[in-house]
Amino acid sequence: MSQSIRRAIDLLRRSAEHPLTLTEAADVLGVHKSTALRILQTLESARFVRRTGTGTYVLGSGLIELSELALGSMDLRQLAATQLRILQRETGHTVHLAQLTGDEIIYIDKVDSQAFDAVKLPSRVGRAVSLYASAVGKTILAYLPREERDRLLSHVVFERFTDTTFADRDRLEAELSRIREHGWASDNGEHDAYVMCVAAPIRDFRGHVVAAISITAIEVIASLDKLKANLPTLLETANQISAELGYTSSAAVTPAGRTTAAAGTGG
Amino acid sequence: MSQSIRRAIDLLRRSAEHPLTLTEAADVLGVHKSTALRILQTLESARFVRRTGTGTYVLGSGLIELSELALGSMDLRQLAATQLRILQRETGHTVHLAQLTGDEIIYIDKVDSQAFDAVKLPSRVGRAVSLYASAVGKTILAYLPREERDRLLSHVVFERFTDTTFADRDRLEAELSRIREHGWASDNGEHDAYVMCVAAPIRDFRGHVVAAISITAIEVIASLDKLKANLPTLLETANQISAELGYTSSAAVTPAGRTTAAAGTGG
DNA sequence: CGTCTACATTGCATGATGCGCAACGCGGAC
DNA sequence: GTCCGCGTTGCGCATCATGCAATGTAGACG
Repeated sequence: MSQSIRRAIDLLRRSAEHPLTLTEAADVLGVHKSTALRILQTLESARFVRRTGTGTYVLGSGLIELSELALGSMDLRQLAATQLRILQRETGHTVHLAQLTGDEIIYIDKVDSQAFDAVKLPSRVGRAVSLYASAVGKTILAYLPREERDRLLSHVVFERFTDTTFADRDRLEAELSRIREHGWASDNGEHDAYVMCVAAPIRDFRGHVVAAISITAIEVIASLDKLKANLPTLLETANQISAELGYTSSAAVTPAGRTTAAAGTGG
Repeated sequence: MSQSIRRAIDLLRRSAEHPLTLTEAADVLGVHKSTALRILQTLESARFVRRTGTGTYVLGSGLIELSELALGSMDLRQLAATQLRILQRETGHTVHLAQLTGDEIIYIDKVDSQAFDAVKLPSRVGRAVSLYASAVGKTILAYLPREERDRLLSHVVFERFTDTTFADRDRLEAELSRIREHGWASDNGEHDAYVMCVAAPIRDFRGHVVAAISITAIEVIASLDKLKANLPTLLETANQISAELGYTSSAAVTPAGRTTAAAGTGG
């Protein structure tokens, strides 16, 4: 593990939070100022950080560009963008799109509500979602093959964030089978007591659930019951996005009956 | 300039373009595989890259999260977000917001048109805009103080991208004064022959132009004249955003007459 | 107006750190 | 079953990043 790279990353993290002076940067790393300077100069040459007029360092456009490139290559995001925005307009609430990538589920898009609650939501594009204490997380978990779910949850230490958190594996599994019965999930303030969600799964052409969309509001704006009133719209949107991914409803019920793709893994 | 950090950045750039295998990574840097491995492992531990199922490396969520954090802290983006989306809906074309940050002008937001041309546009959030061959770039340049403009253009080597490019300083200055007269700028395929834009300036509370918005289309969708038909809407949106930044029209015409802020730099 | 302090920057000698090498492990192809 | 390409590990060496001390710079204060 390269020391200087790790230090560079630390500085990026810090400078994302607030502008860093050189002395601060050196203190944060516990190194000499000249060392911090050299790291920052290297980052600056790649436009990963930028010097402000006052001499402090902030995140630069090079990093932002890189990130947009990565997000842009996520097909699902492109494909769902319009639908998400329509859903936001129709429901009036904040809309999220979360995707399973590797060992984690991350938000890959977010359409803010015009209401004042938008800023209060802790979600952010690129951030990992709690697997077991969020509507999108539970939705994706619910439809994953058992072994895959085991793999994702193996590293997880359950934590009871609020009264309603499903904070152990058994209770979570019960919730997940309930989700499979209904075809949607809710989040009754399970991570943050005042944040309510309902979510629905997105399926790819094989019928596998690869993502989920949700609508979210803080409780003072809309109770969970009020959000549930939007379920038909939410489910319809999810189905439309699934359809664009090549999903046909027949694929789910009778996976063996697919015309193309031999496969058979599902058997 | 730290060698390993520079190498790490190179790998990030490459992995943003397409998934990297370890051997590729080593070849790209011209180093031994073990060296490349160590760098990638360090990046992976910060979730800047992620290993796919096939063992290749792609950009990770850690980087995306950082970038969103930086973008989120840009007040202007927050403030203008709603207006931009309304403008997109009303005009039907792709809308950009570009801001002067440091020595460059970068796109800080983009609202894609629903039309099929969206994907063909080369613009991307975080990317630097050509100063002299784009409507937003020229708009901001036009209203910058002379010395500031000199500073920005001092590093620039003019290049004639297309027939219509203003490819030397004199012709550019003439164009800029035309922009100041009209109060808006156009881009008649000056960077990419088939891309048309019109742009308008955004002013802060002091009356300084700090950003610009534009509407864009490829020529087969809308000619430059058709875009110009949207100028009233564009200018109105720009003014509304300026107003949210605290700009009052009196500030521009009689900068000395401001009630607050002693200043006097303009005198 | 001069001094002081706090901060950024440069050059250089030192050794910790990142490096290439070679050996090993592994899985897929033929 | 053997071969080949790829990823991984351990290790000794030299390089490259480091800390130090000196210098430069700008604002604060008397």
